[in-house]
Amino acid sequence: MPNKKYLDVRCEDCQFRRNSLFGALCTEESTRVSDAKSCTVYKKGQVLFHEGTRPLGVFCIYGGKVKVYKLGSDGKEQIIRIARESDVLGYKAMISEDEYPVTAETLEDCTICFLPKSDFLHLVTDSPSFNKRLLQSICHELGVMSNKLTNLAQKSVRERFAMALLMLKDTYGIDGEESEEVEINLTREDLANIVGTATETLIRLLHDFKEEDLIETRGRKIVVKNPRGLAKAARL
Amino acid sequence: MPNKKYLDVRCEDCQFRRNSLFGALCTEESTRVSDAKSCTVYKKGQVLFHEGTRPLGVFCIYGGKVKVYKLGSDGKEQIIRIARESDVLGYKAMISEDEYPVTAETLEDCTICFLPKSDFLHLVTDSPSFNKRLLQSICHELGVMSNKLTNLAQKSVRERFAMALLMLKDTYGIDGEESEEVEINLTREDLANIVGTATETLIRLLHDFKEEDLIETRGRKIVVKNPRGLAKAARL
DNA sequence: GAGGGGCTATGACTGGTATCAAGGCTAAAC
DNA sequence: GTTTAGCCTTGATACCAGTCATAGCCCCTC
Repeated sequence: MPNKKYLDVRCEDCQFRRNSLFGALCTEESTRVSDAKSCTVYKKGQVLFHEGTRPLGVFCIYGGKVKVYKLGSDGKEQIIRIARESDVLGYKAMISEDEYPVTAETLEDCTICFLPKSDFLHLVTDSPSFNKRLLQSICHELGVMSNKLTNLAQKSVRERFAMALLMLKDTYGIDGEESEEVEINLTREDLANIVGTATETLIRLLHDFKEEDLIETRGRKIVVKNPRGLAKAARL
Repeated sequence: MPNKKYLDVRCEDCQFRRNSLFGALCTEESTRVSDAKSCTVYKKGQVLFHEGTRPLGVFCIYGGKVKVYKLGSDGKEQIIRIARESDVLGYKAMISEDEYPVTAETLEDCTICFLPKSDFLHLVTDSPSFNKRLLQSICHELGVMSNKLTNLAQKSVRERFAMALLMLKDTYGIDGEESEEVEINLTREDLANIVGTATETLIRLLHDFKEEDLIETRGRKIVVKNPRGLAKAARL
């Protein structure tokens, strides 16, 4: 109810549109998407889609953070990314006609638009500019993945944690603005599942970084105080 | 000189075409690609493209194996994949207009076709069926990457090595044929760089797997004797 | 066939991380 | 105001895996 106003936002007026995949749409296409989409408020902890299910459409985040993770054989979550405003989720498996390889779950109350499968796919085939944007974005993402893979394989937990903090600083910061003080709001367990380590190990590193004046904690929240120091700790 | 005959193979007659990305081309498109491409024999250890350089075209493997790796901050290679006959390399960075995030290097003498950038990009924009095939392939690949990431983060070296052996069995086997006895021909160091571990550790595991009758070694070559046992060791 | 270089193998040692076990804090519920 | 549940934190311990050092092996060259 308090968020009801969001439900009326149309893509054409959406402040995030040009940053998102849908930035490549012309006015007419944007209007059609807007007519086809629906917008919903999700509670913290709700699942947008489940690993192993078939895609029915795509999700575009208007407000809030979403964790995208994969379950390992022993049930442990490996967080692949933290998605934020303007991010579009759930289209890759749709295009490749696979089951979802990952699960998407809200980390806080979220406002998220849903565009049905057929509308999205028509966009892919009928809008050359959208098609190009999509292709470029995905290809770029694959390069980023090679990087992540290499870091995970070769860097220590400490280094990976430093990297994760820098990444999260961006995710939790306001787009475009630098210097702003950013509070990262995640459970220790989620943090550990990003870095790929045990919760206890992560907490000990948190302690170390605090002593080294790289970060500051406010309750569960973490503030990056010294990004350059973190970059050094990550050997970047 | 002994391989000269390959140089004359045209895409239309290439036995790998329908398996490759180019399988989506119609006869006329295929002919145009064939006219534009050139075919070269590479010696073992030659580099097709270097991390950090700009793509000039795409490579399509007609014969031989190619390792695709990324260098970590301390210079250690992380092997992202082993490419084989019918695989197409080097197009993703081209599409996303990035520098190559990885290096591609032949593992043995190879026969490889090269298609210049502009010809490939025209295909992407002008052939809807090719465009679709490409998009699907890349989207699928990203799902596979999430999987790799999770395994790397959560599985032990022993489990990862078992998985790598199963994967390599496919890469070194003949497409479609099962049961065939497959020899994996890689240095211990390359194996370690696939698994993400130290060479010594890998050799010790090799020893263990041999004792457990999961594999057999012939000189440097490795033969998978018991795939189901390996799958169990990998907790798949 | 002697030498050398690169790859393979093994042993000893170390250290980074995971695991197990308590205990503490916070915030919401009763 | 007490209780409870869910996180967070800390300590002790074990072990997996990396590093260093050394030696064997194979193949190629001279």
